[in-house]
Amino acid sequence: MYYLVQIDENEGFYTYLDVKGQYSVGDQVIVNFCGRNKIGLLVAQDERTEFEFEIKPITEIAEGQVKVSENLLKLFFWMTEYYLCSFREIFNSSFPKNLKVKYKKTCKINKEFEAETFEDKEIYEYLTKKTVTYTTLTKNFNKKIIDKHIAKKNIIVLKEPILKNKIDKKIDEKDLTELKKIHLSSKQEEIKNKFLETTKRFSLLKGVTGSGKTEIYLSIIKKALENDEGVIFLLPEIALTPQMIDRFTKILGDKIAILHSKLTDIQREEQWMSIYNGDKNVVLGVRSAIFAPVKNLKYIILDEEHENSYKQDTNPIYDARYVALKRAEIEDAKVLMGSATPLVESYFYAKQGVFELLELNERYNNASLPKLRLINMKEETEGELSKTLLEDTAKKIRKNEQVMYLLNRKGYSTYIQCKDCGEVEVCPHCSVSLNYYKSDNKYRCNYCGYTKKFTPKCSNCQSENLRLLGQGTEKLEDTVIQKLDGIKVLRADGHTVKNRDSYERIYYDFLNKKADLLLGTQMISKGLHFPNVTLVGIINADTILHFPDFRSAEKTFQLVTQASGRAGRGELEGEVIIQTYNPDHYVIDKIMKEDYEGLYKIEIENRKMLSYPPFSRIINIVLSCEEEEHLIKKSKDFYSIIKTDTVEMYGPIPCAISKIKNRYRYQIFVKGTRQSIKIFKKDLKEKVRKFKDKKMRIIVDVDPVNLL
DNA sequence: AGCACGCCGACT
DNA sequence: GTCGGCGTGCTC
Repeated sequence: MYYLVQIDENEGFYTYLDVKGQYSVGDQVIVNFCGRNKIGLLVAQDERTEFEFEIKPITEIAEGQVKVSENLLKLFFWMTEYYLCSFREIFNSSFPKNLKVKYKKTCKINKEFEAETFEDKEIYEYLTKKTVTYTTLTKNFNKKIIDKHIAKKNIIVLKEPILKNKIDKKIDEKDLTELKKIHLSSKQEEIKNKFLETTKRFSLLKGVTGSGKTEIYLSIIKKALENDEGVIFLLPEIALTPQMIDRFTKILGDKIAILHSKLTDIQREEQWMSIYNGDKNVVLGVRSAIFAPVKNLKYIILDEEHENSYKQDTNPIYDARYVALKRAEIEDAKVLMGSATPLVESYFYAKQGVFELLELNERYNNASLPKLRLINMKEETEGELSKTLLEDTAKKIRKNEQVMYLLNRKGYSTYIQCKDCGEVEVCPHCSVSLNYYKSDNKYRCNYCGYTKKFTPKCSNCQSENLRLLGQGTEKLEDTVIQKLDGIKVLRADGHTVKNRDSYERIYYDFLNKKADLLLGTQMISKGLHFPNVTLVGIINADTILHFPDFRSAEKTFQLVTQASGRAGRGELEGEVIIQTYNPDHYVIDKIMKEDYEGLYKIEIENRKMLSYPPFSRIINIVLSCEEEEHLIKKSKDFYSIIKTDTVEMYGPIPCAISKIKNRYRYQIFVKGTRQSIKIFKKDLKEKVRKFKDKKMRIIVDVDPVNLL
C-alpha cells in the first residue's frame, strides 16, 4: 500500500510504502527523508503502482502520535485549492505546537576521524561510549571546543524526533443543572426550533444587540450535550473576553474546551487533547478552533459573523466563516451565524434562500434600545469633544452611572505636522505617518513598531512650530480629565492592554465601579456587558468611512451599531451620542434611524452596479520587495504571465500603503465570476511558485477583507 | 542538511 | 579547453 506523505517542514507530498499494511490515512509516522528521520503525515493513499523513482518504506509509527481525521484532511485539501495555500501551513496552524513530535539534536563521533585529531580527548572518550544530546554535551564540556569540533565535522549533529506519550484521559461527569436554568422567551424558543428543524444547512440569525442571541446558542449547546453531539462555537478574538469565558464556564463548567490565542502551549495541548479524546465535544474558541478535532460534529455556531477577525490575512490565508460552511458540508453539520449587523454578503445569501434567515428584533427582558443623538462636529468650536457629550457625561456621573467612549485610534496624536513647512513626520521603514505617544514621549509606527524619541522639532526645517493632529485615546483621556474635574477614567487600548490579565483587570475595575468612564479602542465595543453604563460616546464615527475600500460604509455602520449596543443593557435606559464630521452621509443617516435594511439596500445596489461581492469574487495579489525598481519590473512581468480575458484584472499599482517594513508593495486586483475565478486560480499557485525569486514575496489573498 | 547540476570567470 | 566557486533545486 502506497501513501502520499506530507513531511514536516517540507512542501509537497512524497510517496512511501506501507509494507505490512499496518498504517492508515491520518497517521503520523517516521520516514527516512534526505537521509534522516522525519515526521510525516499520511494524507492520502497513493493509487499509483509504478514509479519512476525508488520508494522507501515507512520506518515506523510516531509513537504517541495523534491522528488527523479524514474529514479534516478533506477540509485541508479543499483549502489548499480554494485559498491556494500550502498544506503544511494549514496543518501547522491547526495543530498544537506541543503535540508535534519534536526533534532533539544528538551528537555522535564521526568515525572517519582519528582520536588524535581531537583537541579534547575527554570528549572523544565520552562520545565513543554514548550518543547524547547537544545540550547534555555542552553541559559537561566546553561549548567553544565542542562547536569547533562540530565545525570540523569531528562530531556529527543529528536531529532525531523525540517521541512522547499522550496525556492520560480524564472523564468529566455531565452536570447540566446550570444549563437547565436557562430560560428562553417564546420568540427565542421559536428561533431555536426553526434552526434545529430547517432542512437548510446554513442559518443566519440577525438579532439586535442585547436581544439574547447567546441564550439561543446556549440552549443549542445544551441539546448537543444531552445527545452527545459535537459543537464548535466561534467568537472573534476581541469578543472572547474573560467575561464571556466566565459566563460560559459558569454555565457549562468543564464540559467545554476553550481555545484562544492567549493559552500557554500546555493549556492548549490539554484543551485540544480533551477534544481529541472525545472527553469534550463542545469547543468555544477563536478563528482557528474551526479545525478542532470535535467528534460527531453537529453544529457550528459563529457569533458576531461580520467581524473582520474571522479572516486570517497572513499565511495560511483563510476565512473561518467560509471554512465553517465547508467543514459543515464535509461533516454533515449545521451552521448558525449570528450578528446584529450581518455582512452585506451574508444577508444577501439569506435573502436568496441560501441561508435560513432568523430574525430577533426586540431586546431580551424588555430592555429598550438606546436613544441615539447626533452631534455635527463641523459646528463644534471646542476641539474634538463636543459640549453636549461633556455635559451629559457629567450628568451621568453625578447620578452615579457610568459612561463609555469609543475612539478608534490609540496613542496621543496620529500625525504630527510642521506649521511652517507642512512636513509630516513619517516612518523611515513604512509609507505611513508616525503616531505620537505621550506616555513614553515617543513616535511610534503602527505597522513596523519603529520608535524614536519625540523631539519638538520638525525634522525637515527644524521649526518648533508643530501641530499634533488626529487625536487618539491618550489625548482624549487628557482632555476629559482636564474638562471634567475629578472624573475617574480607565483607558483600554493596545498600550494599556498588553495581555488577557490587564484586560481582565480593566474589565473588573470598571464593572466594580472603580471608574466613571471607560474609554478605549474597538476592543471595548464588542460583547462587553456593563449594566450600569447608560451613556456611550462615539468620538469620531467616521474614521474608517473614507478608506478606499468598498466595505467602508458597511464597516462604519457595524462599528457604531455594536458600540451603541453597550448602552442601557441593564434596568436603566441607555443613550448614545455620536460625533461626526459627515452628518449628511447616508451611513450616518441609516445609523441614526437604526435602519440596517435601508443600509443593506443601498450597499447591495452599489455592489451590483460595480459588480463587487456577492456579485463577483475577488483575488488581491500583493507583491512586495525591498527594491522598488525590481518590484515594478517583476510586477509587470507577472501581470503579463497571469493575464487572461476571462476575468477583470487591474494593476499592477502601488498598494494604498505602498511600503511596510522596508518592503515596497504593489497589487494586482482580480475580479470575476465564481466560475471564472475558479478557473483562474487553477494554475495560479504554480505560476506564483515558478515566478517568485529570493527578493520578492507574492501573497495571493482570495476573498480579501483588507484591501490596503 | 547535503548533494548534483549548471553557469560563469580565471587560468593553463 | 579545464577547474572550481556558488546559486539553485531536489530529496519519494
